[in-house]
Amino acid sequence: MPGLSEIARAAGVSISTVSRVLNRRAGVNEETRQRVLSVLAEMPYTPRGLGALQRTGVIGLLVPELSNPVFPAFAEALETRAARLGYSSLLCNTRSGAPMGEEEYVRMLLARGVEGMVFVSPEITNVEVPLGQAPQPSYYAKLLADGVHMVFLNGATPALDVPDVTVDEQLAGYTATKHLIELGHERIGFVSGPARSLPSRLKRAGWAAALEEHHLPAGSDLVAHAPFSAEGGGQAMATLFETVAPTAVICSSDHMALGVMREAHQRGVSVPDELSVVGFDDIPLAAYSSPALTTLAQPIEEMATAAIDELVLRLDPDRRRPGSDNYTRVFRPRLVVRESTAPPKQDT
Amino acid sequence: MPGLSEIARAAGVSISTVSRVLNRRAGVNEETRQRVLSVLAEMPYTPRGLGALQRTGVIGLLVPELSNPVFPAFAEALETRAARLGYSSLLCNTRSGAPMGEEEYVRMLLARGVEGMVFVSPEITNVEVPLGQAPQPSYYAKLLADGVHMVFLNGATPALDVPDVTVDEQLAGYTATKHLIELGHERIGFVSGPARSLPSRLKRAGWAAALEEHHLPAGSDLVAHAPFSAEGGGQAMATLFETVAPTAVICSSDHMALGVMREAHQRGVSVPDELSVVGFDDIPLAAYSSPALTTLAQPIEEMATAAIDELVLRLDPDRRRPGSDNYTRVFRPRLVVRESTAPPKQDT
DNA sequence: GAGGTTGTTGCAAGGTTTTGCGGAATTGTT
DNA sequence: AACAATTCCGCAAAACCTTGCAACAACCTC
Repeated sequence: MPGLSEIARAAGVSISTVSRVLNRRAGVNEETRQRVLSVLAEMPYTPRGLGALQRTGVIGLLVPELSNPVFPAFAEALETRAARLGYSSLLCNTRSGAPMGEEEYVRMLLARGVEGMVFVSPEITNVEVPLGQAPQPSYYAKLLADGVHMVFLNGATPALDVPDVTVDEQLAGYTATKHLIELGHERIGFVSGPARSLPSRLKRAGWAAALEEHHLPAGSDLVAHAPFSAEGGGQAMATLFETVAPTAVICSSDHMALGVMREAHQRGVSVPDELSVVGFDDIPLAAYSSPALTTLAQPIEEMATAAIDELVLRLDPDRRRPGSDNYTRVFRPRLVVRESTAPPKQDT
Repeated sequence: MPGLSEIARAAGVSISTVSRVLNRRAGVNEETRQRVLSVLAEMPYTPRGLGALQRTGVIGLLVPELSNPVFPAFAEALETRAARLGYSSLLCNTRSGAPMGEEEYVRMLLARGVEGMVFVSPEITNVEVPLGQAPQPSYYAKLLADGVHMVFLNGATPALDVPDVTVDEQLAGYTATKHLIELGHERIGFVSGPARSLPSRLKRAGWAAALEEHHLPAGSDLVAHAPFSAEGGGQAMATLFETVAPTAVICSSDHMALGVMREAHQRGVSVPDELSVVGFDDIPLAAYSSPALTTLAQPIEEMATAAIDELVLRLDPDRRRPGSDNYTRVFRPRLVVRESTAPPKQDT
């Protein structure tokens, strides 16, 4: 919407100068250049050629990382659905290199003429982002005000009027724990992601609810926090082994669960005989570990489809339906029992 | 360089019509639209606003798929290195949806103002692409002629003057096979990717060379082709079990190797006691399977660094060094021995 | 078969961005 | 302190893209 003139006025220079800065032509003082650039960062400018070219048929997909295979799996499902609807996708790894945060990536995408975007497990999910690099709560709000179309996948926030698609994390935690309780376990640990991660908190709530329902302990000594990674899972499990030695654990992700199983293997603890493990996500490789991982499946395809469909609905003025904002869809996780869970050995 | 008017003249329509096509406005006949689009494909048009904005600081990364974890791993390494040099990356999954091939993706990226790109295992690697959707050999040549900066990663072709970074696939096949021979195996199979894949062919050559060196059989009955996936690996292994029943196999990728191990597990064949398995790539999860996978590591970080550095060198006129085209770097794969290989049981 | 309707295209006006040029400000030199 | 050189910026003209409008053609309807 804003043209060069807006930028120029805000920066206190002439249109010509802004144009020169944008085209990296010589003859602009460094100080002036910086001033213009900072204004440019505030009010995202897309060159008219592209800005007016509204229907680029390109959407952005923002994922927090690529090492946990859920994210590639989500990305692929999202891309496939988008392609079917005639959109091509640009994938961005928001934690790729330290220097570039989610926010800058979004600005870049906007400048590249992206029509809308899907945030997978966005920053906003982190209850307290470390100080300094915190995207202000206003950041997404600003985007929203700018008329950027977006959808959250597994990272809703009630404060914002953005459509979102999620799994019921709490139900997932509850179901996993219940499964273990029914097998006869009584000391059930939780290998959790970082404490600031909202999904991990929700899972913990479900875990605690199931345990309390059966009058089993749900103290914080049964919970070990670690980064989301296989290594993290291994470390957290190491802690639990040393302290409470649970007979079963649930994990924040399959990726962490793999680390847990490796740690058990290295300690000579047999899975599932001596330790039952439940993962989350049902990544494609979960069936290929040995023992094959019992896990709670996110319906990745369905969720991806729902997210893309909702986004496209908002993109395409023809298909836009009347005032159905505040769209939220919650999917139920599905328990997939494989080989990594079994009743506890009775010699406990 | 060419403006709308050029395109219009070439397509035999007015400027207005071209503008309408570009903006996907209604009111253009489908036939006319196609004509304009085909002209547009010939002379890639970048809207003035972006074409002039030459230094966008964005590069494109094209990977063939995301389900095999090597590709996310490469993508992450490439992104990290690019970010360190001040470039942000756009990742594209070229097989995401059927409708969009590698070529269209490249055009799209170019139109989005990408400065250069890295092709990971590009289409060109396929010796004979299925008829019809074949990117003409001239396709990359055309890009090259248009002055697009690119680098091939694991997919060189001597016909083109494009820098490339690869692992020595043949050496990988040789080393893996040699390792198994030294353990005492004599009937060594090869679970290969599709026959048209050049890397698989090279690995096979290395495999055959090692076997022949020790006067061991290397017939085509020991080779089973299947798609690059865990399922594919399982199927290929099933075939081998039924026919030659090897005591060891090497695989085209770790991903396939996981499928092989699963198939063995399901048949009650113990790895490594009754079947030794060697993978390729050393994906991050290779250490987390059980038994942990013996594999040939691609030095992913180093290769990614080399590829990005070479690309950036060509992008940045200041750093460009004199006439050092035809750059090629070959990395040696590294044997990582874990738990999936052992001497054959002597009851054979 | 005439008139109306719908769809497609070019023209020209209007708005936005680029760029050549001149003037002002700053710096260095004598 | 004055002059010259350089750098930097705004003005205005030119180039470019978008869009309303009208013309034309094809098709349908009566």
